Amino acid sequence: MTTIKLHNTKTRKREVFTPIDDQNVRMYVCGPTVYDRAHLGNARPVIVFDVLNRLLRHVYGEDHVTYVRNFTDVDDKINARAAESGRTIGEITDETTQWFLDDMAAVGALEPDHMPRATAYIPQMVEMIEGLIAKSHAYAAEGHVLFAVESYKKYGALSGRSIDDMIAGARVEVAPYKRNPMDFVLWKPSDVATPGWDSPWGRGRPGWHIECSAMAYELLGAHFDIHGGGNDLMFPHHENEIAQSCCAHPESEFANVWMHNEMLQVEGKKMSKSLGNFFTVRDLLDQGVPGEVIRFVMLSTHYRKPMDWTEKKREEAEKTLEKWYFRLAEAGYSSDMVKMLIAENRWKPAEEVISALRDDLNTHGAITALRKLTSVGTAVSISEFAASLDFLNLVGDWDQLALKAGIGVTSVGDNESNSVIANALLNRQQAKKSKNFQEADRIREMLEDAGVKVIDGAGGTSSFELGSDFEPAKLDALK
RNA sequence: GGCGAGUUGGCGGAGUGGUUACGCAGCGGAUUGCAAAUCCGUGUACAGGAGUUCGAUUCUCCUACUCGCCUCCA
Repeated sequence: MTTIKLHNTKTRKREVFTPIDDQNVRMYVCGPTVYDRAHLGNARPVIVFDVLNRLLRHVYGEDHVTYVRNFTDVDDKINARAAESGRTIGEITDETTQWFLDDMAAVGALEPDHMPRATAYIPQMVEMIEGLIAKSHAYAAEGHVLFAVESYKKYGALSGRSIDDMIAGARVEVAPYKRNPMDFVLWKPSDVATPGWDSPWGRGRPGWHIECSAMAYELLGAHFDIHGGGNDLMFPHHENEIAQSCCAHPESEFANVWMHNEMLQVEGKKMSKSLGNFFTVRDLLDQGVPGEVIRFVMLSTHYRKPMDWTEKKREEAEKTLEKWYFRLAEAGYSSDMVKMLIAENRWKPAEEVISALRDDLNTHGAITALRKLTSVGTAVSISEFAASLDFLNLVGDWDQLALKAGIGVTSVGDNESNSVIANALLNRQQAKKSKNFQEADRIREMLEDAGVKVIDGAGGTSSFELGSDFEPAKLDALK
């Protein structure tokens, strides 16, 4: 039996993963609050758990995994954004949700099976809150409903804190209606200008945390396998989710395995607006950084280590992928060929790649395995290599391999540039033939200045590649 | 103050109780009119101290440093 090992935050150990029901492996990952473009850090958990999703499907079967990732579309940040922009909340959340889906698709993430929106689950949240009050785990006070942390003795177990410790360091909101300073809000009142729903406690809106508990329960049940998210959510978000869910459904244990990815940094520093190193996934894409490059860089660091996004890593990732695409292009890969190999049941990722991933999602190990496959270069390993790249979804378009490798102008579609370049190469070949190397080099330099790389092959032939810095206007000098 | 993660060769970054990845850069060589690309070769590093052990970079403890969370930022 193929085993997967995962590091469980709850036990702080790497454990053999055993599904509750191997016919339906269930995973919940905390999704974004939709009020703005996803920044690069938002992409990390999406990519990490996308790989886990793919691995689970590979091991347990495509139809035996249920992956849920929510959209939190009720939140005071959204309200603030609406107030300052004069737009409606619906406009903002709809637009941002679509942005998120587009950007995450660009970095190669499959859509989860369910992507519930919090506002569609308000009745379920109210019901859960009522249940918590009935069981004396929560209390209503001044239009608010609060969760009583002292009513759940395991509160703090996930993040390794005790209630007393936390109060000692107290940076919690002190409110007169709280019985304990750590008590957190399940429901809060809304004024006329703020979105609200009728409830037993008056018109109001849910607090943070409860939406995940309610949606996870609705879609995955009281007890499921994996719950994931960034480690900044460990406390208080996940701690509070556990408290709510376990108290609302005391017969269950909520999630068996908790997984947290480490944070992202940029050039060694925390990404922040004040440091000026803050950017979104869309910013990178717009700068011409391909989604596969972003994905590759993300996968090159283990998810439980801080991931440092640097210009150098971006460049190295680009180079490596170009090399790989070149190999695939050389071997004649295309979407038709992939279809054929799938039909012939010859589309299998390499065992070394899968076994690296089975070991707590060692994506870096998987990349190392890929490198080894390319260096061997036999017919067998190239197909395994290709299938492995596909498994990790590091190839965006199988019909654009040559182009992505920086070769093959023909697919760029600018015939005028092509003919100018071809003419220049012809002139250069003649210069080479007559031993006029000075002229030959001059032509090459001009081409390279325009972002066209010239490659001399055997037998006096020349080919060329268009670099990312290709500027057609500079070709005019060659006409 | 509390909690957690980490500290590996020039850089990035895995991993392991003994055989010491991999990538980039560097160096040497092959090839090439020159480049580029490619190929071959080349690097005993695991923060400091103590302990466990036949043996620790890998286990335990201590120290130093870095980073993150505790401010509804993944």
